[in-house]
Amino acid sequence: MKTIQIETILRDNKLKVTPKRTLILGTLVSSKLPLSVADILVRLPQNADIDTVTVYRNLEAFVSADIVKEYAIKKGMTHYEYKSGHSHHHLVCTNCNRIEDFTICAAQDISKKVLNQSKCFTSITSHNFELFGLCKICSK
Amino acid sequence: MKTIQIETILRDNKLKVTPKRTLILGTLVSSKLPLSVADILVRLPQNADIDTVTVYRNLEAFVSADIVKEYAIKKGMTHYEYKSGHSHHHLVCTNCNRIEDFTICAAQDISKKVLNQSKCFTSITSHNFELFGLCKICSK
DNA sequence: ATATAAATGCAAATAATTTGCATTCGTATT
DNA sequence: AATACGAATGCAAATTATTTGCATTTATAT
Repeated sequence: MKTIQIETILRDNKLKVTPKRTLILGTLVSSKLPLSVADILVRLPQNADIDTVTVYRNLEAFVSADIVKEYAIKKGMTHYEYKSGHSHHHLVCTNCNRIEDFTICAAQDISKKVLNQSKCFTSITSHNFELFGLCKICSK
Repeated sequence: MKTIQIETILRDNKLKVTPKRTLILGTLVSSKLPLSVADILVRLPQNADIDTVTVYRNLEAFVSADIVKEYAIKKGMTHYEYKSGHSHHHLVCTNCNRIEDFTICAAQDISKKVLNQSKCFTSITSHNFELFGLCKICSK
């Protein structure tokens, strides 16, 4: 995706446009998978010279602006994914952490039923759904 | 639950029976909610004198023995829950972290469909499913 | 009774993330 | 175009969760 398009996303979401912020969001937008902070640092252009703290603070800003979603896929490390139009879930290899997307989900129906039965909740606003298994390489 | 019953669980799962291990598992068994390590330490009898490391190492043993499940419910902290017979999922309040259990789940069906469509996975062995919303108290 | 492997505690090491503060930069407004 | 203000950034240090090393104690099979 072009830099200008990334800048448009930032402006549309009332986030100040800076070169580093643009690079960080660009990294997320062009990734098909959720990325950890370490992943992002590796994928940033080598001459970008962006501090780890800057990555954390920008991710926080993106999450607050609701353009990036946080996942606790792996114990002890948060992953971040750009919220593109099409919602999907993740199938994760328990051995190598490879991720494949899928779109089937029954959370809407289930949410309604659960809310009807619930004693102490008045609304359900979101859900997490992840499948775990073994990929072809790791199942050998 | 009685101490003797906890010890039976340990023996049945080929885990050495020690007083501290029994107390730690007992804390999990008697909790209706997933607990963090900090939660466990607080709930342990005040005279138990159990080191944090001991809690971590026992949780690791329980998870390996498949009698306790790990959750990444909250960013940056792992929660642990005793695997009792009835499987269930969690409805979590995004404001106060209150948890309510529910049992409806479509993961079996969905797993089959996803596996059929998958390009690079050969098996699906488990899933996570959590709903988030607001409880009565927090929605005011 | 005892040998052996596992459990425990303490201290220190890691790893992920956050905070404080000084400096720089983006942008709305002259 | 100049400028002022708040937001963005970097560096260092602090926090928090978790893990590791090693010496000592303990559970359990023989």
